[in-house]
Amino acid sequence: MARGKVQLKRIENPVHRQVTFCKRRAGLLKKAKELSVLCDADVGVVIFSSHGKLYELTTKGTMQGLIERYMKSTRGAQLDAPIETPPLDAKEEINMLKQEIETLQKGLRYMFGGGAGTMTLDELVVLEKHLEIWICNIRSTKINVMCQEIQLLRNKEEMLKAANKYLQDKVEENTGMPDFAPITTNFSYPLTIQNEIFQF
Amino acid sequence: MARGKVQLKRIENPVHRQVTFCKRRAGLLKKAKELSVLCDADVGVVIFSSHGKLYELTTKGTMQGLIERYMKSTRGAQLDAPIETPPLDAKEEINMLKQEIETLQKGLRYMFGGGAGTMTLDELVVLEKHLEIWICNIRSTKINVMCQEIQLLRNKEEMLKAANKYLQDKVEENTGMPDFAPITTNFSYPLTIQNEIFQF
DNA sequence: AACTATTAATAAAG
DNA sequence: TCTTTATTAATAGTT
Repeated sequence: MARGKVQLKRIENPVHRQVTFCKRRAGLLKKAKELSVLCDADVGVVIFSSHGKLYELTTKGTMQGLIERYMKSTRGAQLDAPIETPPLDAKEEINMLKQEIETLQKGLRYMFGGGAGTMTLDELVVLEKHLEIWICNIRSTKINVMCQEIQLLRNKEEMLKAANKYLQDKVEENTGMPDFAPITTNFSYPLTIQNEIFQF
Repeated sequence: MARGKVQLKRIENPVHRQVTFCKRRAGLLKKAKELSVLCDADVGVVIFSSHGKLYELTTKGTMQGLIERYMKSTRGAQLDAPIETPPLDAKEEINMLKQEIETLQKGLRYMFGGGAGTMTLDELVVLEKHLEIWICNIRSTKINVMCQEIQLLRNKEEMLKAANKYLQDKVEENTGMPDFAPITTNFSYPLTIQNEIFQF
């Protein structure tokens, strides 16, 4: 590509060959990365120099991961290869789960009337609004749940107070005189929240 | 490398992306072959398209052989690293993903049920957090889409202005005098947003 | 390593 | 998908 056409054969001059190797290796890896980014592809490149030095690139994840994916893709054609890497099961499960999440998210998106994958600006705006409404609903529900729990705790408190009173009376009856350190829950809790705050 | 500089980011138009994928894939494999021949190197390339289709090249022997050589070359570097405890990480990741699925499923049920309170307080809190993250992502995407659209409109404006200028010149040429009410887009739009705001 | 003349790759269009 | 064409990108040879 420069200063004269190049013959497609081994460069005999070792210095020249080494220089070209460096330049073209960089070029190849750059191209691989570009392909990956532009076209949303996963690319792996392995280069062994003539001296056996290894150069590599994977555009996503590790070379190990890519090799495993490669193995899976070619498994059908390689019946005689009994290569079964042990962590494959776990990886498979993870991928399945990720897929499921993807599906669920897609389902949610569909539910909101949004389209799949690439969403337009309008769709994004709608989805955002829906999610905001959803969050509001959740917050409201959350508050309700909290109110219920608070009410439950107050009821419990009442019951305990009653039980306490009953037991105290029993003690007085038996001893003929009031216990001088009665147990009570009638403290003034500074953090107690009034019911009214939650009524809406 | 042709008819306009290319931005190093995913091509959104699927047709365009597919065409570019074909071309650049061919280009990459060609480059790999050339590097191999010219510099006496062994090169392997694996490409998974966005649809999961596999494309591969090995310049010498089989991909299996190259992978084995790769494994041998990288084995040394893996000895000092205690193999990263793959079963533990994987299990953890699986559990996290399962949890997320649980949350999403509950969220769906919640929505379909019109907010029926089958979720616990903790679950609601988690779901709320997830939705907030989701909204953040949507807002980010929205901004990107808006930037793209703004750029598109600006380009259109430039083109129209150029066309307008050209036509106006033509009119002047023909009438021998300037049109006294030229159409122009050089209004001062009060809502015009400066580019800088969106550069991030 | 930097430069530059040239070829090669390829984006857009047909 | 193939071809053509205009333009950019890569790089061979040189310094």
